Amino acid sequence: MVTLSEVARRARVTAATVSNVLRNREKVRPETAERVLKAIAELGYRPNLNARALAQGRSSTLALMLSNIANPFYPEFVVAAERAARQAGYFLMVCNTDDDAQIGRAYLNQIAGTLVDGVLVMNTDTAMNELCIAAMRSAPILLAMWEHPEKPPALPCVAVDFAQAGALAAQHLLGLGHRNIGMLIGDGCGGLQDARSNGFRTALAAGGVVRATVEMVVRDSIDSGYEACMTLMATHPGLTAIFATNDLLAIGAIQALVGMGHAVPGDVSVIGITDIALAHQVRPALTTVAIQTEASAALSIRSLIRLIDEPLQGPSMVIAPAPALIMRDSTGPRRKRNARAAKAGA
Amino acid sequence: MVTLSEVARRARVTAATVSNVLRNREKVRPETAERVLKAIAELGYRPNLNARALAQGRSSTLALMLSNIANPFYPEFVVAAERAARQAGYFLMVCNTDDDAQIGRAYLNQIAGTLVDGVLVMNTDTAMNELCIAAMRSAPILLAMWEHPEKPPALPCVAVDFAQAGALAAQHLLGLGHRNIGMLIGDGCGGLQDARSNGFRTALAAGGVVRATVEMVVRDSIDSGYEACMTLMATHPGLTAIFATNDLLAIGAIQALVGMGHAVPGDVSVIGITDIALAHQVRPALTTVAIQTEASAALSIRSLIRLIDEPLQGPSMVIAPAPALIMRDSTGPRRKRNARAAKAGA
DNA sequence: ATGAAAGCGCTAACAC
DNA sequence: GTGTTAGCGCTTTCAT
Repeated sequence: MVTLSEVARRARVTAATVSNVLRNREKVRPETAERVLKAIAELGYRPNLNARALAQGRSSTLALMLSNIANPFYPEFVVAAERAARQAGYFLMVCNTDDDAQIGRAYLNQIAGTLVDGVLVMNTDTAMNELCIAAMRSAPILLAMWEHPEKPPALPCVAVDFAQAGALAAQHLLGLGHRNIGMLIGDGCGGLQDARSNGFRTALAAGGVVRATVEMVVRDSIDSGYEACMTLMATHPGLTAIFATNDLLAIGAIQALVGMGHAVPGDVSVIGITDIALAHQVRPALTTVAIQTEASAALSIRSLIRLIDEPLQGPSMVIAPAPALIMRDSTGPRRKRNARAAKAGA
Repeated sequence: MVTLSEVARRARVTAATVSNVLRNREKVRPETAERVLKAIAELGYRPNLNARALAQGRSSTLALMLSNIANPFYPEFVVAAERAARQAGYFLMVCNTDDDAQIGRAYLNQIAGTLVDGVLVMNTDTAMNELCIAAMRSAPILLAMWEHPEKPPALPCVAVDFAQAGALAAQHLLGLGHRNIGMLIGDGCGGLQDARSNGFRTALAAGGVVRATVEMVVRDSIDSGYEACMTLMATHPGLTAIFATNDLLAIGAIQALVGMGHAVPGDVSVIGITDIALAHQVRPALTTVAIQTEASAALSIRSLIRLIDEPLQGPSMVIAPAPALIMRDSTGPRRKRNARAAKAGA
């Protein structure tokens, strides 16, 4: 490995000068700089980032902790986060906890403040939250995609107004005439997605529908959305619409409905939340409430970096861009014959 | 930040002893060790991984470079790779190059040998290949998911027998009686997926079918699979089966077929390669050739670590577990009426 | 079994 | 402008 001092020797300067050339190009005479640059090129020198990190006390690396990158939502977030990090001069280390708190804990203990300058954490449950608070001593931690803007956590966070997302979904369904609605509530990876379902319920009530016909809590996946929807339709055949707290569930629901011979949206409408890429790739394309994943990821990274640059005690919350309804092909007006069926089923 | 020497002072020993406690627990007297452990706990000491990396000359971190983690295949690979790395005592840093050679280059230059002890690279095109070879000077590089076992690259690699995968797909379709077959060939993220298509063609010929009725090269995504399949069916209405070099294309093809009113597999069979999670989640569930992603990822990580432990000059190739046909619901026997249509279309 | 000391490769004051 | 000098926090001989 070629070191700074080897470069220095060859350029007939001292290590400090080489270091200066590498950063504040101001304080070194052009000719000298050129000599140094030449030596660097000839030797194929590349700075040792570990040494630099040690000397500077900062590694220019960020960590992103998430529960399971196999969930299609995360990769989309990761892409945007990595891009934002890179543009700000940081590396991004993605830590997959495999839904295992022990692993999350191990990562946090090991890397916070030593390998990385800050950590972005997604989907914290209460246990994870404690760990994060403890880890704050070592390095800035920021919660991304916080689901409860109305109750800020004890840590800095970027919140998404999921209640609003739920409300938009409800208003859309109500506007289409649906009154007999089933809900699929995901358990996320850090607790129930209840901000979304609460927002939905509230808007439903505001629209004159006392409550959803039926609610079901399920694991966050296409498969469980499928299973759950089968159950829902078996027990409540009159449903004319299904709201799922996330797109995976909604996609599973569509498949179940189609599989059972129901037309979507002819017989039953389906709406989700998130707008993952898959949402526009399935047929019928999924109507959903987009939560601006990319913007949120970039905002989270920027906020974390700000936190690193100017440490700030205590919590602070920034709200991500508002959710927006994306109308596609899985929702449509309630049909007459379903109206009757709905009565029967309710 | 609590340092080693603070711990040492409190435990009334020297830094070396603390360090010894932290690794070779052998050479330190139990009572001393206990005192040290106590001090560590009381102070909440956590080793600075950068300092350790600098002193040891190794960071216990691996990098995984991939072109675009938004492609659903990668997250599945990443999960397995991260798990294998963690179990071997390594961190995994996922580097998303965003399909941009410049970014790949920058990553390689910056991290190889300084931040990470080794790099796993996926989907190298020739340009990337050159970069990797150059980077080998700094740290071991290993190509994962190499598509051409018959021509080993100039770097160590873990190869997957994709030709065999293509052959399995061909044999399956032939066995079902299909003779009028369309091919969708993905352009991957580092060149055509031609090992797969060649394997398919060869097996087709061996089965007495001179060649596929029609071939199309397309970008690697559900959307382009959809578009391409529309075109294919418009120009060759007699096709009774479609082979896609990867599952995304196959899934898009199914959607197109269903959208056009063809039954799958009743009228047209569809088969892919890879067996991503989505393959069993779509309807009809996709018949595909599984390439043992998890095993391959774990094998790649282990091989890379071996390369780090005992550096080895020159290329070396290890073959991942063989592909296997996964029969699901998107393929079925050729139907009579299609046989006629096939004649017409051929 | 423990301590002393050197050094990993780089940065950052401060002199000159 | 450039050199000198100290570290950053840890590991690792080598003495003791």
